[in-house]
Amino acid sequence: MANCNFQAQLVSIMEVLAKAAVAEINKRVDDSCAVIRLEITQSQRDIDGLKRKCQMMEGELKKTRGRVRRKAFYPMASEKSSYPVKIVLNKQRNSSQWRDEEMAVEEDSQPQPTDVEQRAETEPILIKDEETTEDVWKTDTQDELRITGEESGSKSGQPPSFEQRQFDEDFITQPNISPEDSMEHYPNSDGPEEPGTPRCTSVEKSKVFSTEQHRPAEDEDSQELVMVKDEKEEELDQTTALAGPDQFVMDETDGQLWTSVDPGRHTDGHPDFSFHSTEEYSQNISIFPSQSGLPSLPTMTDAVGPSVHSSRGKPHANMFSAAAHMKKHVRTLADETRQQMPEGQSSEMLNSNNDGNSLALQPRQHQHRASEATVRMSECMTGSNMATTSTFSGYSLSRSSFNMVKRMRTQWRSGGTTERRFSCTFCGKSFQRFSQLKVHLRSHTGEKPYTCEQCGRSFTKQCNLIRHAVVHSGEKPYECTQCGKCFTQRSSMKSHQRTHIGESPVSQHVVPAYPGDPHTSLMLSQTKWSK
DNA sequence: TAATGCCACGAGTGATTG
DNA sequence: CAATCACTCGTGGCATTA
Repeated sequence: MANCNFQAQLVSIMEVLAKAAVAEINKRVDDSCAVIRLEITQSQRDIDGLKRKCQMMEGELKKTRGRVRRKAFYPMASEKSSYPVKIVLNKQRNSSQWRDEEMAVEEDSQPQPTDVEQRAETEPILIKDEETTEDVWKTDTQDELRITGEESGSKSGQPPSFEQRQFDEDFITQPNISPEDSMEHYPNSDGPEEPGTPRCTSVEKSKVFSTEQHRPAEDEDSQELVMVKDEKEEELDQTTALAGPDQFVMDETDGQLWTSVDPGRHTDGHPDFSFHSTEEYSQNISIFPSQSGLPSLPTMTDAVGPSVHSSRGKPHANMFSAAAHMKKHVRTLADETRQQMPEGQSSEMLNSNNDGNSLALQPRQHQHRASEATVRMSECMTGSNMATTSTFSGYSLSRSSFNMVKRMRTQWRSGGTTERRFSCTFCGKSFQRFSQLKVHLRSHTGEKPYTCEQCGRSFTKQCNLIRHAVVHSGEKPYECTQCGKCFTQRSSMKSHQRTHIGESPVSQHVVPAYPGDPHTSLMLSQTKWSK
């Protein structure tokens, strides 16, 4: 009986407590609701005010647009003097100018536009909406594709994930734009000469995606894989002394320069890098026939510049601007070459003739091992005028050889202007930045810190993961301007566009500066057959 | 069966940012 | 100056086609 009484008391106490709790909860909910209601009504008032403001702005905007249009077509109209030809000229203006002008006027008259539709109507250029992007962070919680890393979630206030749905909507809700318009949407793209344009900006992507940076605990390890080169000047002196000012023609050696390294020469302390310096010196030797021959550089540059530029995949770029671009590099090179030599380039090339180091080769690097490529590479890089010298055999370059040339030139360009201090012990490649080396090392270690949460696939670089996301989203931001076909990557689109070019790539992309110019022809052949 | 075209990824490098 | 971003090229794999 006593037990029953105790239970009854317990039940009654529990009931009382439960009722009290419910009452407390109800009270708090009511309080919260009251606050929310208050906020809602306040927000409603704000919205009403904004609507009125928008209506006012709309009216002003219409007036302003009317003035701008008249002003744009008839700039002298205010002076009661019109030029009919002006109409034609303004038609030729690109619409971005139009819109810039409109926007400028709008900014003058309406510094705070609020009507989204109105903005979309009048400012189709503007797609980057910071607030919208931030809202993604604040509100989205589902379907996230997370970039994971060791520090995922460690940063407070910034969620490590993003909402895929919103990500898609950001793209989808952008106004449909014609290819011409798309150029204006992405003014930082390759410009009008670049057919096909992305519909989404990388800025948006990078904002939408988590920027959680995985920091692998490889720093200590990778430090062990790094050697900071500080023997340059000493070895430079040795090399220049050995070679002499006018003895850099490599034809006689046919690439043997790469294998002529004395393995024991640099072994004290850094046996793994015994070949690097000689390698890069050889390269510089081949680039600069003689140090005393620097006055001839402009000639060489004029020929080399566009070629090097084309190696970056813009064969249709303006040759002269490319030459100017390269002149800057080469001038710097001319100044710096006496003091320093670039580090560790073309390890593949070296390794192709150095079986002892072949262990460091990556599978793809093996693809460039053709000795012919090396020899022809030497020929290419030897002449003072790479494009027109009779020793230049660009016409007969095989595709792999061409790739070698491109890689070498690219490395020479970057390596010749700046010091490269960090070398990879796996492949000997050198980098300017330790971070670059760290990323590179991932290709050897297999570390892939960036993981797609949807499919679990991992990547060595964040941008590769971002690019991978389109596989899941189905987004194809690159559209062929000729057939409208869309592609996930610009390179795919470019490759596709070559199928349109097909018969006459010359007329489509490159107008030879000089008919019969081997360099231009080289560019063309590369454009056509690079795939 | 070879050729072709597209997809997707690895990786290098210049530019930008903090 | 290091880290990161953004862009690019080269490549392998797969599907389609002649």
